[in-house]
Amino acid sequence: MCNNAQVMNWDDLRFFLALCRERSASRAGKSIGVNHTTVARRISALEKEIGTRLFDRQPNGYAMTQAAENMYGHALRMEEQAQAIDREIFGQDAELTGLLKLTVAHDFAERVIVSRLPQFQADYPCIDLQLLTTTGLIDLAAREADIAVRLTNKPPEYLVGRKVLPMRHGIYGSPRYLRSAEGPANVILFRGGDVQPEWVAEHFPKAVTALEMDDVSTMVKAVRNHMGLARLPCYVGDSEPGVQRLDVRLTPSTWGVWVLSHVDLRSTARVRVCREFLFEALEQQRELILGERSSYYNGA
Amino acid sequence: MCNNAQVMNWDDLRFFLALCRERSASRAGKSIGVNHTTVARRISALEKEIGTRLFDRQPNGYAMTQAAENMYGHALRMEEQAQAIDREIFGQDAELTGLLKLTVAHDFAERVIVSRLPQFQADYPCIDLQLLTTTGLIDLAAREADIAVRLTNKPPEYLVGRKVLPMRHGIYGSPRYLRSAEGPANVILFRGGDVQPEWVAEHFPKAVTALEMDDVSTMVKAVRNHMGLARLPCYVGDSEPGVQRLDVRLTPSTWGVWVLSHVDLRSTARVRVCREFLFEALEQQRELILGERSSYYNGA
DNA sequence: CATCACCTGTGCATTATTGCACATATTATC
DNA sequence: GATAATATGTGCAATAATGCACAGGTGATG
Repeated sequence: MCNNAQVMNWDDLRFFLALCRERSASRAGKSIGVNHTTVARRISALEKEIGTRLFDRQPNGYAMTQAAENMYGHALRMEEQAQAIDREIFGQDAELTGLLKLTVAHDFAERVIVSRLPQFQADYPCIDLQLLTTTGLIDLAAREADIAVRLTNKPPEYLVGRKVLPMRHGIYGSPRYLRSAEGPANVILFRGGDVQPEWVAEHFPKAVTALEMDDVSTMVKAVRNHMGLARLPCYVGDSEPGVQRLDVRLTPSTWGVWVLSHVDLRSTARVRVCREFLFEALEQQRELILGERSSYYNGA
Repeated sequence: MCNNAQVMNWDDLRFFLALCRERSASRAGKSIGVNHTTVARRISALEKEIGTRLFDRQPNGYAMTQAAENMYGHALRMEEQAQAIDREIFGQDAELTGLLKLTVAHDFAERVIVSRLPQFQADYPCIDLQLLTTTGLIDLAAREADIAVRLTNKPPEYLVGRKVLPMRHGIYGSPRYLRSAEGPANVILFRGGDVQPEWVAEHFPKAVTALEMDDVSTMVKAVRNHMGLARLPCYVGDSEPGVQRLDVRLTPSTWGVWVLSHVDLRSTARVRVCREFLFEALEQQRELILGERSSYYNGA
């Protein structure tokens, strides 16, 4: 059978998707790792081939036409299949060589994980480990990363893994702040909390909010700079010089430290050894994570 | 967000599919319209990029590996989406220009349709009509053809269209055979019928099977060459010189002449005008198709 | 208003891809 | 056994695709 049906270049659809998402040839090019002029040319070629304009060119980017809108869902489903193929291939890989991508929240990476990586490298010299600590979303289905260390109370259902350790928090302040404090306490809160957090209501009912922040690494810096008290993960507070913990009881967090990967990659040798390595590394940091070696403020 | 996930060239998957189907680079190349060396190179490139062998090379072709088997379904689903995009684009085309592919069984094309096409060309000079009369399967979902004239009793559910006329059959023989016939009749049957057809049982119970064939065009040639009687569509028997019809009653066929196209193409201007043209062309040939101008054998 | 950051698009040199001609091997046919 | 048909694969020239440098435009900021 001879199939002479008209065919477009399927790879142009990859460019099409990137442009739909980014709405600019420049950003799309960065997204998929090509020059922006290549994006523009591939889209023009696609438009010419199918005889339909897909984007309106504007000074600040590209706007999808209705034809592009109609195509988008189909292209997206092609991508899903391409990603499934990727995972299929990678998932059967029994080699302890090649690229492996690990994503960890940056503050956890800095304080808990990075010090363990030289050991992983020594154990598996042929694995090219890439550590991704961006604060943005990482898509494991798209294999932007192969393993994630996540601090969460509920991991996504499409990932498999386990909770290695629970997270523990403490109230931390600088010794100088704690010595000089009089009157209502200054508290440093996580941004987005409209209501007063439980720990404030229970232990510091008269507190004044000094600062709201959205990142624990910057919060601990503010604590260290005598701005007030903050509820922090123990791995943060106990690894920061110039900060001490208060001996107050807190309701334990439901959050935990999870090691996760995509179910399709469970047979990949690299993923397996890295996962096991992480289990052990986290266990070795158990006391830090659980706050069992906190330095408590004792009034001096 | 920067997406640095590993990417393969999606278009290579088109080559992959062709090779899975054809099992030879030569045939796959013909199938998708490229040189066989291009197929081989693209597959080698894909294998290199994903680090997995997909095919075993053999003297008479390529054999899929397990990895290729695992990929096949995903690639097939990508193709379905690409085809849907194709129909999406084509389906919105309001122009009376460009390519239009019409598929008709070859004997019906020769006897009923071809004589009408000059008129279509005069009416729509900018439409590039391609007539496909291959006896193989034509996939309208893949836009191997845009319109089909089909002789059937039950068209596929994914196509839309209408039955323009019923099919009518007659019993035909050559005048010479009919004049000289003595004793049991020789009958020429359609291949595959284990049991005696109804028309034979009813009108020629003592008949001898002279020949079994699988194509009405060759059957009518055998009839013309005095080999016996055959039940033929009227448009075949009545358009063949040297053949006459017997005046015997037959159970009317449930088959009909259908004009069909894919539902996605209902808005395409070219498809619409061609469909309407076919309705009219078939109506103009009504007497031929319904056997209303048969030349009956009268004993002379 | 000037500057900067970001955008799209053009031209050119470099790199990658493709078709063609050819070689070799295998199988089927006479 | 000779021939024809079909297969995979290599080398080379022609063609296509790509990145880079540059140009011009727009909007935000100081």
